[in-house]
Amino acid sequence: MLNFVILEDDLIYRSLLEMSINSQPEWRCLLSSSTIEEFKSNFPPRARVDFALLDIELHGESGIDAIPFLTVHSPNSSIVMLTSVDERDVLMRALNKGATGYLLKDFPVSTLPNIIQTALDGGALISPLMARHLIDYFNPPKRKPYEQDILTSKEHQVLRRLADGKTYEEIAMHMSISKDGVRYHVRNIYSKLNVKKRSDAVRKWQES
Amino acid sequence: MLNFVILEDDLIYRSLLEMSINSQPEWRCLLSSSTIEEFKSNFPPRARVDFALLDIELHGESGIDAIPFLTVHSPNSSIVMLTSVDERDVLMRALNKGATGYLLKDFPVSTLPNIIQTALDGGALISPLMARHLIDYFNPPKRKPYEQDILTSKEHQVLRRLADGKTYEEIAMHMSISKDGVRYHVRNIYSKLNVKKRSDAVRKWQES
DNA sequence: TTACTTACTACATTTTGATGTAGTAAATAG
DNA sequence: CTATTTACTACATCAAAATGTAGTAAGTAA
Repeated sequence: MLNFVILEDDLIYRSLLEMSINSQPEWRCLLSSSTIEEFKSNFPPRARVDFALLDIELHGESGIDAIPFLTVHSPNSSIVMLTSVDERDVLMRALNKGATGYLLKDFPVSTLPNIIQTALDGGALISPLMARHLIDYFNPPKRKPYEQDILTSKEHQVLRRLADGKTYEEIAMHMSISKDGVRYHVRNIYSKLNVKKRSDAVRKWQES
Repeated sequence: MLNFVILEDDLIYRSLLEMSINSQPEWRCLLSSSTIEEFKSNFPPRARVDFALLDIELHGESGIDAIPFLTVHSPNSSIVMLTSVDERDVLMRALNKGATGYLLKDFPVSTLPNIIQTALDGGALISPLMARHLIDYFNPPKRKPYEQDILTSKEHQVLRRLADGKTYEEIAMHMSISKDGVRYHVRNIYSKLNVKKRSDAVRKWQES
């Protein structure tokens, strides 16, 4: 017997999932909820949950935030994000929180049982597109001439400290230049990266 | 037209691969070798290679050592390890050298074209068992129980948008509350997380 | 009922961040 | 040698963030 729980706010998609699971002889769905609140309060107390299917794009919240609860209340279940979000950051955040699978909703729901079988055979539940993000992570950075070498050494120093959340004054002290010198570099960094604020610059830098 | 090159010392398996590739209308195998030496010297000089299929267990050498040659002579080709080695270290070493795929020889060779199609669609060529190694790499070794539940649901919503670099006003609009309402939440978040600014809060959250 | 907490709104102040303009010494290019 | 570019300093302005204090309506607890 395999036990499933579902967190998904699209009621139509949710019932498709339920139907697909319940169509299998030894599988059943113990719980399906639309919000994290509901999910937590209705979670079957001492049940052995094998698979948790969590949507990421809930209304106003993210299924990723349900992972800690699951790892506490059902430490041995497979936590599978089931989403249409194709963003490396989101994938990474989910994995770092403890997700053990990440499926894009680009497959016919009727094939879910076959996909789940992969996990039962010891494999990971991950869409090829997402697996590519993981591989990219390990691949040596390819020389992107522009954007990699576009910033000067000092601009890099500043950007690194910006990413670290330092104030201009702190950066100025560390670099032994004036606060206006830092401003000067920040301006150049922003214009080179085509952004308008710190957070965007940091993101661009982290992505490169 | 898709061009393939093969490095594989098992002659039977190699011819199976060739047959499978050549069975496709627009695919062809430009080269297949048994040793790295042979592979390098017979490599088609200025051909566009789409896929390189490299065996790892060559006698006396490893297909991984052919990767640097490929990244120089054919920078845009997909480098797919095709092996029976199920070891995380070997997988990691291949990826760090630039491999873009890692397939265990546990599938019928006749399905190779279908698998390759995955890459053409933007996905990674990786066996589920290997993908699990990657996910294990990112999964936290252990979970700190509850730390998540310190913050309320709305505080989470705010924090996620803070992490996203949104301004208070943008957050307020999205959440249909006033700018001061956002301030209120931000204050509570900072005090709960024991931080004094956005960047620190974001970091704490990402680490949890 | 009363007291207390929760989830805000409202306003004020200070600090930090973003952007513009101007000026300067030193190095470099023509 | 002169002109320009580079790497800043200096000042000014406005927006956004951080922090403090006060007040309120709705719900809860005693």
